[in-house]
Amino acid sequence: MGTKYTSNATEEVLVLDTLIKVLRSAGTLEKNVSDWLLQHQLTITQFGILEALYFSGEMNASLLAHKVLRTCGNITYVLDQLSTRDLISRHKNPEDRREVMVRISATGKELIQTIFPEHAARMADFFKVLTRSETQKLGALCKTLGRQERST
Amino acid sequence: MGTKYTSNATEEVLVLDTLIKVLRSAGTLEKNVSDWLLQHQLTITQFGILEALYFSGEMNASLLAHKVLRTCGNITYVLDQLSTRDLISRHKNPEDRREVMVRISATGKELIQTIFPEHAARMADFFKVLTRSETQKLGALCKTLGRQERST
DNA sequence: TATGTATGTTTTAATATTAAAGTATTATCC
DNA sequence: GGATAATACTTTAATATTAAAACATACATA
Repeated sequence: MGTKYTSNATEEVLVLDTLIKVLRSAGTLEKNVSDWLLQHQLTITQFGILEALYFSGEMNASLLAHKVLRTCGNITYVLDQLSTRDLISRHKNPEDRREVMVRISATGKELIQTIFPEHAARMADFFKVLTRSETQKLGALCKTLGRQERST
Repeated sequence: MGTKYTSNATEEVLVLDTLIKVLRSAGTLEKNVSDWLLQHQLTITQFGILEALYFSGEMNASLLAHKVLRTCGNITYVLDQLSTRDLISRHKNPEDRREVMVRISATGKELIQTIFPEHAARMADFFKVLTRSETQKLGALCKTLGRQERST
């Protein structure tokens, strides 16, 4: 009894400290990937979309937006670009004509197949500072933490 | 013996899976903070800069750029905005006149003092899905992972 | 001490992203 | 079954961010 309303000051210090570390490690990773993607003329958002479509198959724009953490408006813009390069195609869903189903093209598949192995190798290299079990632990913790969607 | 050159295929699967979880959790966190900061007319970059200056004191623009993972050009732009709102001030470093030292103003301090407690409380709430030791573990793992700067 | 090179910041032009409003389609429900 | 609300996407206008070039200062060294 009495522990329910203890001051959470040290708790907050720990959390804020951890917050920064999470954001920084993710930021460093993103920067690493983005810089590397430059040579393939892809942004990380474009890459994320192609990746999602390649590995999870056709899906609608909203789901893509959710997967890559961008707004629907941005997805429309990015899909336009990918479309121009013939990396994806759009189709109205006949079941629900509000939905735009997005599909990776043959060209898009080729691109992913070409660059993905290097991406995987680079990331494996990046994660070499962690052991296998540390990597698993990190994934599990991030999964738990990230499971919460927007609060506002 | 023989374990040194095993295929790293499963290794890569684990890493890529973890990569996505790290990026997603950080992205969700950033979105949460950004959305909340809207009401104070601050971007997460502006907030990060004020935070750094408030807690670590005066520093030059390059270091700020490094702290918030943005380019120097972007920092110049953001400092202009913070300056317009009188939240920071710039001073040439007399020791090395190339450097621009940035200092948080009284108004800036007030702003941080006003909003930071809510930020801390919101983040503590966000991290409630993790125990204290899990949070510590997450921080340690991210710190190790993030210690690697750009490879290219 | 002149000169080339490195460092720190700003400028510029282009692109990425967003919030908000608009459009089209589907679902709800009196 | 027609009004109303909800959903999916696009458009628009504004802002954020970047890469690259330009600029300013300091450092090295011949």
